[in-house]
Amino acid sequence: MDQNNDRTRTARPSPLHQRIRSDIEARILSGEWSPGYRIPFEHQLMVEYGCARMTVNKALYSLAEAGLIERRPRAGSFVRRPTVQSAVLAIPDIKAEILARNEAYRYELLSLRKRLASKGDRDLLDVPPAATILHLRCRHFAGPRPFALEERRIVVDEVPNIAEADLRTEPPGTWLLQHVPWHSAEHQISAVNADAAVASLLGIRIGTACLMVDRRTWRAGAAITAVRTWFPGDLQKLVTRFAPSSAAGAVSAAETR
Amino acid sequence: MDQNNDRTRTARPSPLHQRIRSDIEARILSGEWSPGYRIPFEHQLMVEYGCARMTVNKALYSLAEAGLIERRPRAGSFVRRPTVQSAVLAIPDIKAEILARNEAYRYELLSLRKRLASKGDRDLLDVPPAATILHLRCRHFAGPRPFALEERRIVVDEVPNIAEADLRTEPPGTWLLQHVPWHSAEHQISAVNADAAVASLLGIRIGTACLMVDRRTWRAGAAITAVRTWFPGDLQKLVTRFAPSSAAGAVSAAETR
DNA sequence: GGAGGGCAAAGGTCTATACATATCGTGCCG
DNA sequence: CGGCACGATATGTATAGACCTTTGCCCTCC
Repeated sequence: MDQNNDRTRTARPSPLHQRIRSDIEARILSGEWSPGYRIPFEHQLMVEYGCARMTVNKALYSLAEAGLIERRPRAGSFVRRPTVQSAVLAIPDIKAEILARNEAYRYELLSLRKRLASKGDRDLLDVPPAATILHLRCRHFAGPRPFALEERRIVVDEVPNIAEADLRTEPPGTWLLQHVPWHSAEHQISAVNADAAVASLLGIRIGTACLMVDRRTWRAGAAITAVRTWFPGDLQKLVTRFAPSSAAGAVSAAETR
Repeated sequence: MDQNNDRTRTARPSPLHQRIRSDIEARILSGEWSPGYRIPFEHQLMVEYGCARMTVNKALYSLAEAGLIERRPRAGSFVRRPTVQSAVLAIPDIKAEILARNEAYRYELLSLRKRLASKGDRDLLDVPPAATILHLRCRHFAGPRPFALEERRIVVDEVPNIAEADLRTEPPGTWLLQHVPWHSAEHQISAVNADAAVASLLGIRIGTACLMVDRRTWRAGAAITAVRTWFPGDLQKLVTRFAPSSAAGAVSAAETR
């Protein structure tokens, strides 16, 4: 019909399946098609856009993956009701983050011990008693100010070549991110008052609110590392933007301890 | 070849493109194929699985969307290096969340005003001076204890039928979630010390660390509502699990104020 | 009037094919 | 010897058709 259908001519006509997808998405997001609305059948859309069913299918499949619609054989595709406010949260490597802000980064190792897994380690990381744990604490500075305090346990058996890392000069998170390729993680974010030790190390007053992030990381089912990080509350904000187009269905939950 | 290829016989043979996808994903996650590795060409996989290229393409397209691989014409598909620790965070409706934990939920409206947008409102919500704002504060109780304190602005012009909601008995978040179908949002999570007002309303001591969540919500580019919620630090934890299979590429960032 | 069977419409998956597009090497030409 | 043009190759997108499963709903039978 229009020139967008003529792929040989226009500059970058943006894939048809993507155009279909965003057309429908726009109508859902604007509220024109509200939850429960049955969107046109694949066959109807295929006629409307003058394309093959596979193309329409790709668009709808993608919308279903994003959680905007629900597809039911024989019945059709329906606009879903949003359930929870979900958001994709990025918790980047601290070193990279500070450098990205054009601030001077400095790293300081406070303590480092290698030992057999304690009871606490086993509960936290689900490792056998014979596992070797590298336990360390360190600080990250942005310019002159302490930016974060970190306490970390690393399961040496899962990451044997950690021995090659010089943890006196290189942050363990950065090293792990670069040398342990892919993993799944669990985060817990909470607010705590700084106790004497934390306050002194972060250069803040006792009782100052801190953002505390606990992260556990697994690869192929085996725990690699557990880390607890404290940020002075006024220094760090976790920011996140969410649009249904980009994020997938959430598999998470909020809990109280 | 095997019975999985014979779709007419087996119980639920799981789509072929999905099997291909998880085969490859497993090899990436296990580290067998580490970052930079060039995975087999579509043509090779198509021979290996004895299927059409479109089927392989669907699997690889999906892996690329999830951010596990990067595809380059002529060059091939490569395992990506993970960049940031991203996580899908769910921030559910407070009422639903408390009820889901089998605790008694109670809602209390503290104040409610309707007025023209102030300078602060305009900066926050990007609305014209003539916009009408509903400004309210309320508390959420889990059992006998205050669970959260909420301060909210609603752009009445965008949600005219908010007038139908009885905000003296119904939490505005719950109402909005049910009546304003789809939207995008921005979250900021930080830790603050409770000031006198917050502490008194949450029944905690002044200075107690609180998790503060700021959320702004848009629909079709127009701001709907902005809300700031305080949780006593020991009552609320944001928990999130992340596996590369489920989450999409993050579009977020961490910032300092 | 209710229960069950069967039909057909809709999505789910896959094939075989086609052409577009991006880019890496190679080889030609200045 | 260096730079540029071109072709080979891998991905990107789309088509038209096929067959399957699922399931809403009608129609029949009890």
